[in-house]
Amino acid sequence: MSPLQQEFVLHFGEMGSRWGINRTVGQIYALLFLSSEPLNAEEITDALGISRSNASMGLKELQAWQLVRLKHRQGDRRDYFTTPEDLWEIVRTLVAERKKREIDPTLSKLRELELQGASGDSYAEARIAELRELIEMMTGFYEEMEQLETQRLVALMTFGSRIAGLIDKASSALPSLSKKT
Amino acid sequence: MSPLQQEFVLHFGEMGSRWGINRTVGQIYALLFLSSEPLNAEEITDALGISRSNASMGLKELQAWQLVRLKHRQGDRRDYFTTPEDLWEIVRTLVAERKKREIDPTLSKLRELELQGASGDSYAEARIAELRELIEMMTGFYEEMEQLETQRLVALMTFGSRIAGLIDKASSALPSLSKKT
DNA sequence: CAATGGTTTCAGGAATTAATGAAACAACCG
DNA sequence: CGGTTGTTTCATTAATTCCTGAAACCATTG
Repeated sequence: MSPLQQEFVLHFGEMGSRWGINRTVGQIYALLFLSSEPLNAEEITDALGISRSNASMGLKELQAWQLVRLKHRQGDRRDYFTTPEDLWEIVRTLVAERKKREIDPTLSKLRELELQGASGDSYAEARIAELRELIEMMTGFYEEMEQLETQRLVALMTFGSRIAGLIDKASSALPSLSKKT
Repeated sequence: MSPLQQEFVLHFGEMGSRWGINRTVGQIYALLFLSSEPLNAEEITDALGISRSNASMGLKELQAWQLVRLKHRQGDRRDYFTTPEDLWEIVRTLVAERKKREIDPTLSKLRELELQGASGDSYAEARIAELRELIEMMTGFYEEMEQLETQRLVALMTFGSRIAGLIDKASSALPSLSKKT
């Protein structure tokens, strides 16, 4: 590994714990991310100085996250791994997976709690309902954004807060969203 | 604790590890979230069946996250804790803190790596630059959204993907964003 | 200033999570 | 087949993170 790769890989390893993955998984991902060519498990093992089985586990987890892609070479039956070329695809995957792991279970739980009906604690009930509504609003918005082509997403982001003006104009027609409500 | 609170608290405890906090911190937060009145450390300790020092640590961490708020009662020098009433404020804090912990350090590292100059690995250099640009675009967008009043944010979210049309129209004037590029 | 009520720190133990090497497994090929 | 090459599983060990009780600390007040 070049010093550049080295430093990047170590950084991802350290950040791993904050991102909810372990050091090895972070390092494997970083290594693949910077490799122009797909790598096989042995190459990863050697580059990172980790055990073969640890690499295997890490790759399995990255596959569960859908963050790596499997390739095969002609006349070589080893698995080769890469990350998608397109960074936007990576972002989409990351966001989708984190939502699935960090938000969806809680949304289900909140709905379940609401279905259980009166508890005698109306403050708690109200707070739970409010939280559920907020999460629904945000996930609903996310699901719509997810559908947009990358190009439009980029346009939207580049547009920044000028978007507010657009919305103001467009929604002034809809009384439900106007200031007075 | 009512059964409702109990279940909510346990859920937050379990989710804690996925959210990058520990079980106790998740439980304390959940408890405060559902309490109409501020609670002091002892009440928390009792409700959750944890040690006094564990509660103290947890509260300290929640304060570092800016997720709890300190209150005082007349003639009582104990600290009382609450979560903000306004859920949007909570969301803003959460997003800001996660960005600070999970993204900013990496953005700095990427910039640092780029400054180090030629490494002989032009693929890696290109990928790092591309990643840095993407993160800058997203954090730039975030910083603009952060400035919007809640009301406008809600309008934007409610507007959903109809936003794409608005952007298309508005940006068709800017050649740099139009399809042809 | 000593007693009280409260909070924080810290070292050690408990629990959880990560990494390893060995063994089992699987697919291919001569 | 049986040997070769590659992958996965699993029990064990290592490392990390969490939690506790005891002690230190700090501010207030009688």
